[in-house]
Amino acid sequence: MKIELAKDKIIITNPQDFDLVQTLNCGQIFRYNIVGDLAYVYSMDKRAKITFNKNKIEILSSDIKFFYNFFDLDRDYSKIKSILIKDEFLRPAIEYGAGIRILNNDAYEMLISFIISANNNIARIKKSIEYLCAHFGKDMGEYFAFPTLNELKKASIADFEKAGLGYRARQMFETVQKLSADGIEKLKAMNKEEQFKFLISLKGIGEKVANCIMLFGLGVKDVFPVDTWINKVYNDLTKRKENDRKKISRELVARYGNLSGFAQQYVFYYYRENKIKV
DNA sequence: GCCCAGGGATGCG
DNA sequence: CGCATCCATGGG
Repeated sequence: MKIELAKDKIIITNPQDFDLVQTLNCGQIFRYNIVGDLAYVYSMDKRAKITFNKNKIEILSSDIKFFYNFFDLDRDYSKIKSILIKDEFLRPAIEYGAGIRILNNDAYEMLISFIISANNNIARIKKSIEYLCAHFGKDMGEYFAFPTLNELKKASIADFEKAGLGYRARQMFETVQKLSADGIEKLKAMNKEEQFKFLISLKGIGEKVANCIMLFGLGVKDVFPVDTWINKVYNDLTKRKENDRKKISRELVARYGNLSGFAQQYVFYYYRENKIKV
């Protein structure tokens, strides 16, 4: 895999550690679209236009440095996979999703997005987020930006209900009103334990959602979000009937350490994509 | 028409 | 702490 960074584009040739479709479809991002060999990817008010095929990925953006970091291009995924693949439970998942990368997305956007994700399905999560962008985000001409915190503070509970948030509308309203831009900046500077405590103190954020925000928005890799899929797979593979997700998460972090977040994405993508009931 | 979704809040012991 | 119950809504 070769990465060339120019002023307004990134060219990646022989991308054996980067499959764009896998990276976008593995459930870590809700704002993107793929049409044939062309994709658009969004983060806050930024957009990248990406053309791709088996041998080459070309990323275009007016903020190319942002997307270089966004796609985690400084990290050696071959090394990560070579370590994790020794684990028999992970091998098939890694072989299947070998091109997954963990994105470095915006912390605030992840916070809002994953509140919506709770007990919800991905298709509807995307719709709700699109609604919020279209109604409260800045019109960028060809697309709408993710609403800033101050923009989202103008939304009422009824607005969030119209966005399809259901019973999460009330939680979202309360959290948005409570949050401040300064609070988000402080969150970024906290250590792992402080971040977790702060996040779960907010309405609509429990252990799993907090872990997702930390993994996808705060660069914390030693977390293992346990959702219904991971819970199912865990029980199938270990032949147990454990439904204490907190306990499962603790056990998996102890097992995979700083590679937990990567392991989690490979497993989630593989089993969800194939709807495997082992 | 039914089951489920990248769970969380609340109340109870 | 652990556990049970409730929760809006629409995707498949």
